Amino acid sequence: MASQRGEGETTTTPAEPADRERARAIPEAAVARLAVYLRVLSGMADQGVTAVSSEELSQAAGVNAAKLRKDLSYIGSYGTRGVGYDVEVLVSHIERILGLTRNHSVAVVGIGNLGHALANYGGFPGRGFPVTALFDVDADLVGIPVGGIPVNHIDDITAVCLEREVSIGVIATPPPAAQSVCDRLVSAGVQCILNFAPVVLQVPDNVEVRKVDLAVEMQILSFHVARRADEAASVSAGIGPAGNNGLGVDGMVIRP
Amino acid sequence: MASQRGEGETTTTPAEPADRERARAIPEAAVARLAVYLRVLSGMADQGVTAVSSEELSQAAGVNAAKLRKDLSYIGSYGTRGVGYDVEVLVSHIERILGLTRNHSVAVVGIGNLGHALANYGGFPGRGFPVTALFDVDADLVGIPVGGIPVNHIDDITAVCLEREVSIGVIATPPPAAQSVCDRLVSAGVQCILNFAPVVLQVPDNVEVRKVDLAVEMQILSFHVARRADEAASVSAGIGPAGNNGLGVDGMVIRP
DNA sequence: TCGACTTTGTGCATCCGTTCACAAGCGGTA
DNA sequence: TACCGCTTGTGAACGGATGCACAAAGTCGA
Ligand SMILES: NC(=O)c1ccc[n+]([C@@H]2O[C@H](COP(=O)([O-])OP(=O)(O)OC[C@H]3O[C@@H](n4cnc5c(N)ncnc54)[C@H](O)[C@@H]3O)[C@@H](O)[C@H]2O)c1
Ligand SMILES: NC(=O)c1ccc[n+]([C@@H]2O[C@H](COP(=O)([O-])OP(=O)(O)OC[C@H]3O[C@@H](n4cnc5c(N)ncnc54)[C@H](O)[C@@H]3O)[C@@H](O)[C@H]2O)c1
Repeated sequence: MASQRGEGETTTTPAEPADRERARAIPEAAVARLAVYLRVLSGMADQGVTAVSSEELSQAAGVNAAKLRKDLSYIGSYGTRGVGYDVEVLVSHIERILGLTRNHSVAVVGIGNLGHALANYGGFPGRGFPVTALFDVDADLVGIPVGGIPVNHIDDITAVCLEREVSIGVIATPPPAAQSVCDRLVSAGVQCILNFAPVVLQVPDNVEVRKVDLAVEMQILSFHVARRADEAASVSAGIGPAGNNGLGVDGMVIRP
Repeated sequence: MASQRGEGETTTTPAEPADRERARAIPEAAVARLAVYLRVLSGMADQGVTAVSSEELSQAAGVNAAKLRKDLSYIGSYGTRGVGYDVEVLVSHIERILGLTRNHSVAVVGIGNLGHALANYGGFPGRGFPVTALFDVDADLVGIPVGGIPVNHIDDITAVCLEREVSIGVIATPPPAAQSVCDRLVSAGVQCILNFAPVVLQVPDNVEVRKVDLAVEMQILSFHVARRADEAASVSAGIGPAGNNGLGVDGMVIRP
C-alpha cells in the first residue's frame, strides 16, 4: 500500500538535525554503494518483491552483507529485525538521502562521438536526470536536434544553463577544450561536473567534479593482468584457462 | 633502496623480490593515480620537459605532493634528491609496472550508441589498447565496419577473441544482455572486463571487472548537492559568508 | 673541495573504511 | 503468554590509505 506509516514526508517532521547531520557523515564509498542498492531495489520493486533481507540484497549488489547493513545504518534504521527490509521504504529513504526527490537538469557539452551517445541515452531521464541542454562549438551542429534536444552554441552556455536551471554539466569535449568549458559551466552557476576528458580540472571549492577516465580504467585492468602473469610465472605451471569454472549465469532470479 | 623493508611479505619466493613483489603491494588507489601521473608525464614529455619535481607533478595531477612521492616509492626510487624526477625514466617505469610494455587487445560488445563512440574513439590505440574486435547481435550491423573494424556476430565471439588474443572485453549492451555477454567473454578466455551496463556481473575469481556507471556518478553528484543545500539551510538563518547570495554566478572562479 | 640549498624517500601518527561478532528486537508458534 | 529462531544494528578490532615531518642524499656555486 502506498499510504503506509503515514509518512507525510512533508518535512514537517520534528526538525531532527539527526537526518541532516547524518548525511554529512556518510563515507563517499558508501554513497556510491547506496546508488547501486537503489538500482537493485528498484528492479526488485518492479518485479513485485516487497521485502528483502540484508543477505539477499547484498548478494544482488555484489557486496558483503555486513557492509550493506552498515551502509544502510548511515541513513537510519528502517529494517525489521527477524524479517528484513521493506523494499519501498528503503527505496524512498535512499532516494531522499541521495537528493533524488527532485530532478537534476543535465547539460552535455561537446556533441561528438560520446556526446551523441549521451544525448541519445534514454537511461537518465527516467532516473531523475533529464538532459535539457546540449552545447558545441561547431556551427554545423548548432540547431540540430540530438536525442530530441537542439544543440546550442557554447557561447550561449551561461544564459541557457541559468534558464534551464542546469545542475550537472557533462564535459565531452576534446581534452584541450575541457578546462575552458569547465570554467564556463562554473561561471554559469553549475556546481556539479562529470568529466570525460582525460584532463585534471581545476575548480573552486564549491564545485564537485567526478571524472570518468576510460584509459585509466583499462590501465588498472592491465596492471592486474601483469600482476597475475607475474604470480603465475613465479608459481610456474598453471591451471588450464578454464572456460567456465563453476560460476554459472543465473544469480538469483525474480521472486514474486 | 633495499635498506630496510617491512617484515615478511608472505612471499613464496624468497629470492629476488624486486619489482615483481613490489607490484603486489601497490594499493589499488595508488595504481589509479599512477595512471594519471603517466598521462600527465606523457604530456610533459611531448612538450619537451625532461625533469619534474614532486611538487610540480603533484599539482598537475591534482594530488598532494607527499602522496605522489609515496605512490612513486611503491614502484622504486627513481628520483634524484635535490633535483626531481627524469620524465622519461618515470614514464618507462610506470609503464612497466602497469603492464603497458605490451599491447592489450580490446573487444567491444554491443555496437549501439556507446559502442559506436568507443569504436570510433582514437584515444585507445595510441595508449596501447588497440580495439581489434567488435561484436553485436544485430544482423544489420554485422559486417559493417565501425572505426575501421568490421562488426562480428556475437556467436563468433569465442573464435574471434582467441584468434585476436583479446585481453580486455568492453560490455556496452543493454543491461539484460550483459551477464550473458560477460559469460561468453569469460568462456573465450578474456580475464578483464570493463562494464558499462548498469548491472552487477557475476564472474569467476580469476576475472577482473571494472564498471563505469554513469547513473551512479550522477547520483553521487546529486548527493553532494543535497548535502550542500542542507548545510546552507542550517546556516541560512544567519551568517552568509561573503556578500553573494548563493544562486547564480558567485564571485570567485579565479583560476591560474 | 666544501658548504648551503633543494628535494626525495619514508617512519610514524592519524584517519577512514571494512569486517567481525553478538546483543537486541521482532514475528511466529505452541 | 512465553518461547524460539531469525535478522538487524552497531561497538570494536582491524587494515589500509593519507599526510606530516625530517633525515638522507644529491646538486650547484663559490
Ligand atoms: N569517444 C569515446 O569513446 C571516448 C572514450 C574515452 C574518452 N573520451 C573523451 O571524451 C571526449 C570526447 O570524445 P569524442 O570521441 O566524443 O570526441 P569528438 O571529437 O568526437 O567530439 C568532441 C566534440 O566537442 C566539440 N568541441 C570542441 N571544442 C569545444 C568547445 N570549446 N566547446 C564545446 N564543444 C567543443 C567538437 O566540436 C566535437 O563535436 C574527449 O576528451 C575524449 O578524450 C571519449
Ligand atoms: N549511451 C550512453 O550514453 C550510456 C550511458 C550510460 C550507460 N549506458 C549503458 O551502456 C549500454 C549500452 O548503451 P547504448 O546507449 O549504446 O545502447 P544501445 O541500445 O544503443 O546499443 C546496444 C547494442 O547492443 C546490442 N546488443 C543487444 N544484445 C546483445 C547481445 N546479447 N550481444 C551483443 N550485442 C547485443 C544491440 O544490438 C545494440 O546495438 C547500456 O547498458 C546502457 O545502459 C549507456
